Amino acid sequence: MPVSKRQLEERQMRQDRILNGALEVFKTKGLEGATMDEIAIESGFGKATLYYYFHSKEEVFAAILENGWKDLWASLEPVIAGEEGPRKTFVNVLLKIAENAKNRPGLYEFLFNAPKVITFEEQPWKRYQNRMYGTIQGLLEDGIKAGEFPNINPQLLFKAMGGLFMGLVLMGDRKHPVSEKDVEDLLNKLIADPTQK
Amino acid sequence: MPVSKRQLEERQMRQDRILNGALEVFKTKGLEGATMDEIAIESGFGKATLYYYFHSKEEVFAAILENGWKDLWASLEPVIAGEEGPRKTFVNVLLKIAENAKNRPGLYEFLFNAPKVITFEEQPWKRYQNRMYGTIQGLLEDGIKAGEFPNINPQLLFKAMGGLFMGLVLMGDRKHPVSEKDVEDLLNKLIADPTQK
DNA sequence: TTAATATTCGAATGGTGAGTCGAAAATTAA
DNA sequence: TTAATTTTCGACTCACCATTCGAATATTAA
Repeated sequence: MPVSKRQLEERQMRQDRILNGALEVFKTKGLEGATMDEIAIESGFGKATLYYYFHSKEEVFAAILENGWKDLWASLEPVIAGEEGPRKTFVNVLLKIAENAKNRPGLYEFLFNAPKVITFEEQPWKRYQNRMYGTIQGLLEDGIKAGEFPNINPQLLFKAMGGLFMGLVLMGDRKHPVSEKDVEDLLNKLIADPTQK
Repeated sequence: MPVSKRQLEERQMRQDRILNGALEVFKTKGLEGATMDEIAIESGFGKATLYYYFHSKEEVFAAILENGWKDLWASLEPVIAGEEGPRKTFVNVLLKIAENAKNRPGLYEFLFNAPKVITFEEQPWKRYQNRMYGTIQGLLEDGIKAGEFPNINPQLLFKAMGGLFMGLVLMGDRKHPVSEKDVEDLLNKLIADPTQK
């Protein structure tokens, strides 16, 4: 194992390089369809080298998800900690996710779709995912209670918003990406704020 | 090849049986992860028999999508041909899809998610899919023009509604399935009809 | 009943791809 | 410079799986 800080960093960068290549391949081929040979070519290493950095194909796959969700959650924390009301916070959270997604569309498409395919138990990234969903769900509940949203069963509203947002931000059209403003406008137009009116 | 009508029908039923078994397997394992052995066991035939009815695993996979989209489209046609206004028709189309999905949740989850993974060109089922999406898009455009929807870029509204609906109907909780009424209420609450007011 | 046809399937075949090995090259430390 | 130590990778193994074979069984037709 490496010693100096630089060595550690370079090692990290090589891992990231592999992960990026792997993402490309997983995105189009899926977990089973992707081959380590392809990932090796895509990331510019020999196949055996991949195994120097990761134990298995599954580990590579999981690492992408783990990093992705962790970073996403980290970026959301300050937004959530902010002292705004539930409605505002809710919108801000979605906007922050959209911002992330805009920077790395491939990654986020993957983050939000891959889980469906996987059934492994106990994936560490699930913790972040659950935390995020839980938070959003909570914001909706609070917001409805506070009368800041239309009075809808929170469960339903959560599903609807989740889908809506996914559709908006991820079902893209590289050509016509959805701007933050679009997202904000649409949210406000669709979920009219009863207290404003 | 069979001769009598009964023979033809029985053959058809056996194919369907295989397709149903295959769906179970594909749903959890994906195209690559699924094995013909599993499909054979699941559907109650010997593996070699599968090849008597289909040429390849891909063909089985494609047949599920083809049948699914074709049937869905067939069930939508009368709704679309109906003489209601765009807004009403739009809602009816979504409700009809929801109805279908409720009857065969596994199939519809598959129909709407599998395509992402597949990149084959020229799949016949894509024709049905495109026709459906095109129609819905058209309804939204007409509806906006007629002032029956909030004035939003139709592209955006389409994405949003597509996602919302998918979230509602497919991201389920077997335990708390979303009722048609829920869907209808929600649609009406979120996309307020400006002409009603 | 017998011949033709349709259906079924277990056992081979062949290719593919995950993961390993052992040796080389590159880098760091002494 | 030399001796570790780290990194790289082509070639190999081996299990798995789609697909095919060839023979058996069942059904229909004469």
